[in-house]
Parts: sequence; structure tokens; C-alpha cells
Amino acid sequence: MSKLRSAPTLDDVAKRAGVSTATVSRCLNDPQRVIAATRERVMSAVDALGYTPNFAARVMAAKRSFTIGAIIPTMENAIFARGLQAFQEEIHLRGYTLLVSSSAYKPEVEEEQIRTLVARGADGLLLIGHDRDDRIYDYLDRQKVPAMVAWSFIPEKRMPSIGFDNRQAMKALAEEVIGLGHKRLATISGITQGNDRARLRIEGIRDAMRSNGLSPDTLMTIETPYEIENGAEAFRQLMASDHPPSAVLCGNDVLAVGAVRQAELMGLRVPGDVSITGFDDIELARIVHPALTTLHVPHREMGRKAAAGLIEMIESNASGQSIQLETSIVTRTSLAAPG
Amino acid sequence: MSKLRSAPTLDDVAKRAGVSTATVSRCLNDPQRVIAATRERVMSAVDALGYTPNFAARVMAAKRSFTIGAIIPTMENAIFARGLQAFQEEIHLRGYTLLVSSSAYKPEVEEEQIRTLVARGADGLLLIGHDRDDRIYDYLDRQKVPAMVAWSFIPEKRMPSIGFDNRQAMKALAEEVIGLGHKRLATISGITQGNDRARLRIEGIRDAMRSNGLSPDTLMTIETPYEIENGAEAFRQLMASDHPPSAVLCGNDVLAVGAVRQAELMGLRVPGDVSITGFDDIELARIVHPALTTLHVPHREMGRKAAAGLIEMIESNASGQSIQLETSIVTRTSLAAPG
DNA sequence: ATCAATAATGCAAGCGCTTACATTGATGCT
DNA sequence: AGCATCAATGTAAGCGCTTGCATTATTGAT
Repeated sequence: MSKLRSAPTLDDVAKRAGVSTATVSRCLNDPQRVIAATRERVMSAVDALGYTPNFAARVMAAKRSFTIGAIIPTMENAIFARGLQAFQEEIHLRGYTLLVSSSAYKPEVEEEQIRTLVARGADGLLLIGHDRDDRIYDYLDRQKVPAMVAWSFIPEKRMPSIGFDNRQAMKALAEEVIGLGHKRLATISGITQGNDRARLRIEGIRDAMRSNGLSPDTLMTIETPYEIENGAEAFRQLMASDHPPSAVLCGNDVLAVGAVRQAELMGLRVPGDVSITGFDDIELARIVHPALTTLHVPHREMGRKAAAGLIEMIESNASGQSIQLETSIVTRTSLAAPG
Repeated sequence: MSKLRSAPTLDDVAKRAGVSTATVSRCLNDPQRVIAATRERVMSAVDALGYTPNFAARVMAAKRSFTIGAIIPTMENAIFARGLQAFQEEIHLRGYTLLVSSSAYKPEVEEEQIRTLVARGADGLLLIGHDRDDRIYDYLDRQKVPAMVAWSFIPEKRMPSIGFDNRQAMKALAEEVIGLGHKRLATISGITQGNDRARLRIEGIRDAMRSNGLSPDTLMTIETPYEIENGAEAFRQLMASDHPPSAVLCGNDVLAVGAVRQAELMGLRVPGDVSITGFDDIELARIVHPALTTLHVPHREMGRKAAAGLIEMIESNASGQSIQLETSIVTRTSLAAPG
């Protein structure tokens, strides 16, 4: 039986280079602490053996993983893609690695994922929105894992957040719609349970109605998961009512795309017969016909700033600063004055 | 100074429950090995302390992580989303967790990601396509980490693969196009370097031309990264040539969407003035106007089967079986006989 | 009751790394 | 030349868990 060759360890490298494991470790983590000659000897041993450090061992010994976890509600559509991409680029630049998991918009799943990521030694967490059980925040405190909230900006909440004011943003869009003369408004919202963003967007519409002399009670509202098909079905229901709306404000672009396509199927002209708006300004918004008038969210900026803020929290043990970002209305063709 | 309360360990739980750490460990990993009374005592200690096992320590001791890594070329568009989702659902069902990272279609980045995932203790890897340096496969062998290739099916390659025959599939689509009477063909392909799928798709078109009396040399080809804008730009170039093609076969739906939109911008009618086809059948393909005639790939089935195959490899130390999946042509409206 | 067989639990040795502290060697002063 | 300093390296103690083996408790058959 020859000795089974398995993955080389620090020890193997040390032996081959004729130094102690401490020196090898230093070569890898803090090269200037070891003299050039030794370093070269060690590095060539590393190459020769094809050594890769064992991450688990490293995390355990150093109690530091240079890993940041992100739990996003979904990977299925592009809502979070761009922001997350920017987030990951930024942390990569600063020597961190991103671990992503998705919760499918389910609070229990999210909690499990948070625990998993923490157990895996994540140095910090990126969370979407503020809504979650206090137990989770307690847990994070106890484990001393800093977390940053994105896609929402509510400075008075327990966690620092980098995002935009969902309510204000949607209010602005709704005022635009109302300003065009629309009086019968409807909204297709995401599920509001456990989702502050969705809830605040609806509130924003009501705010706009209120301040423009429309009763917020007349807002027709359907809640449904963020899927194109659901947007379509909700739109069908809305338009099948006795007093169909003249404008449908959707909680995001995915729902809006569903609505637009359903309109086409039903032979309704957008915006001729009914106006439709989105939220997020993802790629889809430009591609669908007619292109969506929607709310532009500075996804990349948000991702980048969230990364910077979170790393700041990790490295200087600070408590984290909230930052508000500006959104803007993107005018395309799915919104017009009522016909 | 009071003792700083930090994350509880197995030891804390053991003390509180009045048992050894071994028993606690068994409670967590193999509950029926410990008698009910003890188990309850232990579990309530776990609850009381809010204990979460330290993953790094566990991996290190057990040399098993129940984690599977996947490296996909991009998360930016939906090409891999559905398949990956199915993959993750399946492994979750079997008690594994997914770690995803994206390589941005860059071989060096992919190699780094593979090493990272292995160092993190991944029990197995999902890789996209076969094209990569042998060094990587050697590394995987040495580390004894099984890997499964998806999105491609080439049974004679070093790694088992679950996917479809990219060449055959594209050939079928090209024959459809040629059958309609198209003679001036062009293709907008992804970057072929390090991407067997892209390369084989082009080959498929040439095959179809050959067997239908067209010279494969007349195929106009542009290679460009998989982005909508690039598809648009490539299409512009193609149509600006002296003999513009009557049909443009795109390497995937993303490029095709770019082409379709550019056509609109240029005032060209699709398929009246020029036909355009896609590949993958992602959501976008249905949403764009005109909807894309494209190649449907059984993403979910592929994801599921890749998961099953990989776990089989992990758990029974088997060498892995390749499986070929069938694709089909989805006829929508972007393809018609030349005007 | 008694004893073998078996079930439940405990003991303790690692897993592969980092790092505080100890040691050694080199350098520059006087 | 002698000594304080500091740079380079080594020593070894963990990090929190799993698991092979040893020990003790329980069970059933005689």
C-alpha cells in the first residue's frame, strides 16, 4: 500500500521548504514579514505541491473569513442582479468574497440562510429591506456580525440602510400619473407581508392621491408574488371589474411587464386604453412593448455604497451609517393621459 | 469586567445539558443514536443558548461540508438562472447547500473560483461546459472533488456531462432557417474562446449549410460577449455590409434580443426584412417584439439531473454518468421565409 | 439472579490553520 | 568589542467540532 496522496497541507509545504508552518503562514498572509530568500523557497514549495489553503481551518484559526454574505429575495428575475453585481465588484476589490443565497421571499427561509451564512463565518451580511423578526437582529448582535440593509432607506430602524425612500419615490411617480389626469388608479403590488418596500410603495400612491384630492380608498389593490404571470393575471382581474382603472401602477417592472403583455392579449392598447407603470428600471422595462415608464433606481451606486459601508462596519467595528439615494422617473411610452 | 458573552459552542451546550460534547454532536447529526430523554435535554439547551454549530469547525472535523459549488459564467442575465434554480432545489431536497459564484466568462477567474470553492470544502462542483485547462481537472482529481459539467453533452470528455448536443441543436435550427429559403446567413456568436457551447453552435450552422448545398464559408460571423448591446452592435455591422444576410442566427437569446431591437431602431422589419433566431428560450424571448423563434433548452430538467448525478458521484464515489437531453425548436414570429 | 450482548455515552485525538510569545541572528551604537 | 535593538523565524496553544474506541448502563435469555 503506497501512501495515498491527498491534498497537501501547510505542514507539507513547511517541510519541503525547510521552515516552520508559522513562516509559511506568514508568507501567505503577510509576505513582507518574511525575508525574500525564504519567501521564494516557500513559494516554490507551494507551487510544486499545488497547495491551496484549507479555508475552514483558516477561518477557524483566524476567526475571520473575508467573506460577506448576501441574502436576496430572488435570483429568478433581474431585480437584484445589477445592484448585487456592483456590490460584489466592490467587495472583491477590497479583498472579500461574496456568498449569495436567495430566500424566495420567505421569512423562514431567510432566517435559515442568515444562520447558515453566519455559521459559515461570514464577516458581514447584506440584507434586503428592514422587515424581519427582532430575534434575527438579536442573533446577529450576539454573534457580532454586522449587517447592512439595502433597497430601502429608513434611518431610524435598527440596522443601517443604504437605499431610497420607497414611499417618496412611488409618490412622485403617482403624482406624475395623477397630473396627467388619471383618476381611477389601481396597483399591482408584491406581497406586502414581510416586505417594507412593497408596503411603502402602496403608501406612496395613497399619499399622492390624498394630496391631489383623490380618496386613497378608491385605489384598487392586488397583491401577488413578483412574477410576470402574476402581473398578467392581476391585470386581467383589474380590467374585468366594473370600473376598470385608467392607470395601473405596478410594484415593480416584472409585474408591469406581465400587465403590458396581458393588455396586448386582451386587445387593450397601452397607453391608449390604459396606462401602466413599473418600478426599478430593469432591462426588461426597455425591451417590452410599449417600453415602461418606470422609476429608475441607482442600483449600481446602491450596491457599491452598501459594500463600502458594510466593510467599514466590519473593519472598524463601527455601527454603520445610513445613506439615502435619489431615484428618478424614466419616461417611456407606457404612460400617457387617459384617452 | 464581566465575561464577554460571545457565540455559544458545543461545549457550552454540553455543560448546560450535563453531557459530553460527543453526545451533543450526535444529537445534532444523528439523533436516533441518542436516547430520547437525553436528546430533549440537549435540545432544550441548544434552544436556550441559541446555539448554531460553527460550520468551519464542522467541515474541518468531518471533512464533509454538504455544500456544492457552482461556477456559472454570468448572473447578469437569465441564461443560467432557471437551470441553476432547479439544481439548487434538488440538492436542497437532499440536504445540500449551494454556493454560487460567477466567472464573467473569464477562464482565470473561473479557475480561481474553483479553487476557492474547493478550499471552502465543497463536496462537489457544477461546471458549465467542458472547455478548461487540464491543470484544473488534475487539481480536482488530487483534491478528490467530483465535478459535473452541464449545458453541454460530450460523453468522451474527461468529466461527465449532462446537457444537450449544442452542435446538433443549432444544426436543426439552421436547417429550419435554410428550409425556409434563406441563403445568406449570418451568426452573432458569443466569444468562442474557452466556450465549447458557442463554438459548437457555430459548427452546427456550418453543418446545416454543408448538407444543404450552401458553402459554410459564406456564413458571416461576429463574436461578441453575451450582452444585449453587443447583439445590437453586431447586428448593425452585419446589416451595414454590402450583402446583408437575410437571416441572423444568434448564439443565444440575449444577443437575439439586441439584434431585434437594433432592427427596430434601423427601421428594418423582422421577419419581413430579416429573420432573427435565438437560443435558450429564456423569458426575454417571449417578451421581445417580435417574439423569438428559438431553441428550447430543458433547463429545469438539466438542473435537476445534474444535481442528482453529482450527488450520486459524491455519495457513492462513482465516476459519474453522462446524460443527453433533447432540445426543441420553439416557433414564434421572428423567423419567416425571406421577403 | 447471572451473564453475554447490545445500546448509550464519555474520552480524547485530531482536522489544518493562525498568532502570541519565545528564541535566535543581524545591525548599529558607543 | 560589547550590548541594546530590532528583524526573522520557531514553538506550541488553541479555534469548535467529529468520531474511533473505551466504558458503563440496559436488556433478554437462561
